[in-house]
Amino acid sequence: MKMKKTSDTYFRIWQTVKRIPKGKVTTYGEIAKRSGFPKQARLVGYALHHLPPGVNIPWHRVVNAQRRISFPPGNENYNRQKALLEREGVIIVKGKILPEKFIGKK
DNA sequence: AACATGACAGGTC
DNA sequence: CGACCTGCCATGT
Repeated sequence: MKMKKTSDTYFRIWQTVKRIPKGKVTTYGEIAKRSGFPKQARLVGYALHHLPPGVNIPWHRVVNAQRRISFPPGNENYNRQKALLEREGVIIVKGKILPEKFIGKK
């Protein structure tokens, strides 16, 4: 079966996101890098925006380089992601993810 | 084919 | 800490 509808680029990104350990978060840049696309963080964001239905992908474990949720505070998606993260034991103080739960630089 | 857009990153001021 | 600018790529019109 050749279901190549979606680009391999997104597929790879999704696979990478899938293997983020529970209780940890990482950045778009890291996902991009680990997927084989250094410096293409935007693609990760775009790929997640185009998430395939019916597939369980921990999109909530992906945040921006500033350790912040990439959604306007108060936004519905923001609250959803925050809830999912806290549910996994991730602590968020003043909108920032604690460094210990954060995978990436710094 | 050209142009605008986007769940970003990194650097400068 | 915030506002701006540049780089990078896939998508949609």
